[in-house]
Amino acid sequence: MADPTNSEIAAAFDELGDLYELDGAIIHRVVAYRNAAKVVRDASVSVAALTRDGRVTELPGIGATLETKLVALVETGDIPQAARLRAKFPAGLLEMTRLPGLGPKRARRLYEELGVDSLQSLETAARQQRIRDLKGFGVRAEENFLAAIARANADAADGKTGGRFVLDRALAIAEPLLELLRAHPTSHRVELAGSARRWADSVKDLDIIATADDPRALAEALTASDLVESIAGVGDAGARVRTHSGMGVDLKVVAPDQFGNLLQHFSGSKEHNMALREAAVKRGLHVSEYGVLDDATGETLRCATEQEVYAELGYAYIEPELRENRGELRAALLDGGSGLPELIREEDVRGDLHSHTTASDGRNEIEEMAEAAQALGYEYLAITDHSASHGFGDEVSAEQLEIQIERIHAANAAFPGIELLAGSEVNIMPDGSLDYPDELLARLDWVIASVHSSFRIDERAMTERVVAAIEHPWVDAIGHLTGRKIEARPPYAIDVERVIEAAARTGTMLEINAAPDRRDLNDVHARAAAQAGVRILVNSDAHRTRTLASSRRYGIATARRAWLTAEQVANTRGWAQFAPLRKRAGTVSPPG
DNA sequence: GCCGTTTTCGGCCCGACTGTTTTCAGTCG
Repeated sequence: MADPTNSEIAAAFDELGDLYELDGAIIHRVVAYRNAAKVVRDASVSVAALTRDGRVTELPGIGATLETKLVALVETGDIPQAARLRAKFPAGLLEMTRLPGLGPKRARRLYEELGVDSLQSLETAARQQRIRDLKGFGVRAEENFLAAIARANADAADGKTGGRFVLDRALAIAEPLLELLRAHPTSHRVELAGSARRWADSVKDLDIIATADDPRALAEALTASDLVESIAGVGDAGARVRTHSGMGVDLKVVAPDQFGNLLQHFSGSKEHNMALREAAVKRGLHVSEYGVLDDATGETLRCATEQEVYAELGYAYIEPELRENRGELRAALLDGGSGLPELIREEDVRGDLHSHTTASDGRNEIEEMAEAAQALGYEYLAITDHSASHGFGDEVSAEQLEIQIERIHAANAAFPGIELLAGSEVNIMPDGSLDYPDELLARLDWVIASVHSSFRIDERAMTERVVAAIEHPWVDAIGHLTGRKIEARPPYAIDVERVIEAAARTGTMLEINAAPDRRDLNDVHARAAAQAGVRILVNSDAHRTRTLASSRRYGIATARRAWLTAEQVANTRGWAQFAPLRKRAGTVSPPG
């Protein structure tokens, strides 16, 4: 049997946590499963393989008991306790607990006292007014259940999954709103909070924290924006609105001396804040959005800035991108610790190694892309159109590539300020071969290889396919390794750990594709790759001049979430330093 | 069920909101 993937293991832990919760287990046990699910989901290595090696308890949050369950899952495909509890509680019960406002305690009572075991029977019971007679339930409960079921059905009919927005769409809403609020005469400080501030892949809604002389006036300014479709509430504390694109926006106007506490609290992540607070409690300090309560003095310290919040708790300032409880608290301890990295910034980027032109599916000519790159101050730009098997009418035959090489070299001569690399984004075929002859690949200045077809082959085959490309002497880098499209398409099955090992061994670079719906490598993989010594690239994959600039910040955000410094990203180097890092630079050219 | 610069046992973040309550449990973020 094939090993379960990390996401399958995580799903099994989440399910078991839910089942234990229904079964009435103490909440800390349930939380332990949910925490373990998250650790597994974020792990950069195969948890099944770690389990086989007897090393899985090295992961934080996995102890002896969970190890036993993992062994069962890996060896038999299921966890016995989960099978037992599934027999005890109908599947519909878990579905019921996903309704907002209905949790495990009350779902279980509905099941035991009324026999309600699905959304359908819940709806029926509510309509028949049988729920209101239960102790602790009332008429309102029936109304709320019916409304929640109706909303869930409507969302399902609309094809809404989680209602999450890819970050670029979210920022396209957030940025004009921030501008509007900052320009308002009554406002002083206006900051984006929440997962958008942490540059997460996607966000559910927007949180904005502000201070103002006239809070209500600022709140009303938000509600008056023409982006706003409806107003859920407005007052002295702020406003809650929904935009025409369906994005919820929550503005909180707070006292200036608590701005730091509230911004820190609402920036999250939940995991970061929980770990922060837990550590604080051990020192007699209690952190909330309103301040830091000191047991010793009984005083609550209010902080106007986040820097003060972290300093009060004994930490250096932690950049929002790092606040995921992935070791940042330990690193930020002011007394000792290894220290936080100096994170890469957008302005560190000196070149781009992945771009398209009209030769394949891009919208601009070589010269237009060169001008756009120069405008960004770049020293080099690789033109990497798709290769011979790309299809969709966007393929570039070997003969066409020969012409394209000439055109790029001619353009290079015409643009003395920038190095234009004749490159290609070569398809990695299902068998691991490339779709140009080696002699042609050898004549290029740069080759990035990517998977664009046959996504559904199994993990072993996909891994061997990509490793074969990594071992190819003319492949300088691998593009968008996992093929994911955020909120649209899951990554394909591939053993990233083995890919990283092969890339480190051969000196092949791995790309963080900066397209906002890709960001692939993701943060966890990029961090693991850099730690293994792999050189990382942040590439736009631009298909037009505009995205050469506009995508970059999403790639940099992923690099920062991966704890990367400028040093660890190869294209922060000038051309003279970058050129010899290409794999081909150290390779003897084959004859011919 | 995990974990250890007060612990190998006894802790395990903090507050808001809701609906059903006469002081709180459940749920959520």
